[in-house]
Amino acid sequence: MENQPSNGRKAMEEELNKGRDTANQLLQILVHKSNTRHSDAEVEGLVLPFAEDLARKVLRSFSNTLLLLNTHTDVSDGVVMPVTVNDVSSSLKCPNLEDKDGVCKGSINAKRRRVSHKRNAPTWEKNSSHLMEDGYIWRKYGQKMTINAKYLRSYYRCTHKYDQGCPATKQVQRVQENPPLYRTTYYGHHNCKISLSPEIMLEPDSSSDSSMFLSFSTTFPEEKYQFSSSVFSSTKQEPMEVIPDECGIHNQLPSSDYNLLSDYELDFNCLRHDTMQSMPSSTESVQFDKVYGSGMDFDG
DNA sequence: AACATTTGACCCCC
DNA sequence: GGGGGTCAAATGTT
Repeated sequence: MENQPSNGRKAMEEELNKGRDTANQLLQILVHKSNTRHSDAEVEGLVLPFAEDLARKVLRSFSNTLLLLNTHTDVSDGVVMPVTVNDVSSSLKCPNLEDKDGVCKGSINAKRRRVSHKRNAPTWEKNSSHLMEDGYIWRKYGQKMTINAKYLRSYYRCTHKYDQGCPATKQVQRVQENPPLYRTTYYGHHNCKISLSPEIMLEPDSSSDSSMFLSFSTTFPEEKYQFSSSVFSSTKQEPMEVIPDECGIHNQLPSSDYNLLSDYELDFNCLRHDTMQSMPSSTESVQFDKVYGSGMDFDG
């Protein structure tokens, strides 16, 4: 029991190994490509799609691993409760939007009937020295000055809260001025299907039989995901905003989305755009100590 | 016109 | 009663 790898750990190891192998394949392709002379058309038509597919698989491994981390209360205790696509889709029917009276809080009938999230445990938390895209489309629904904070806290919900009942929310709190430090706290899990780029959602190939937890967009449409510094916009053309009092500075980000871009997404985008932008700073950290399992305990 | 953000007010829980 | 989270009308942007 003690030194025996838990199921969760094993699953993560498998994912990482898978990712490593796929990355090796990708490397071989790239090396081979550089050592041979192909026409541009050949490269475009054969190598790139394959390379892209491999890169996606690498990303998928990373995302699965991270999600495994996110969905286990304690990685070491062997409790494995992955949130599969089927699992989440089964709760799509306004799962967390209905209060005890059965009133969907997203409806107009639910005026002033609110359920606070503040007593729910955060799903996970991330600190970063900058505000970045995390691949999801968020909509800001409020901001507030809190007692123990020097800066405004911004509240975001998934843009598909009402059309798909996605319960995911996040709070962005600037915690430090110099150097700038932001804490993004995520609540709930996405059960929406189109928050990420629709093209590759829930790709079935996945090189594995296992449940696909999350599929990251690796095909950012240029018109939607433009490079801006080291970040991307995941929302409609929005003004580069400045959060009043909170981060009116360096974050040239759409206000709805100055969220945190997971490293793997950023890496891949750098790859895709063949533009080596600056990587996230080393001050970025993910805190998994606040992971509370996979339950959609939003309204519970 | 459609959609996103801002912001004051409301409401729940501690 | 106060703090925090959310709503929704007003406003801004494209």
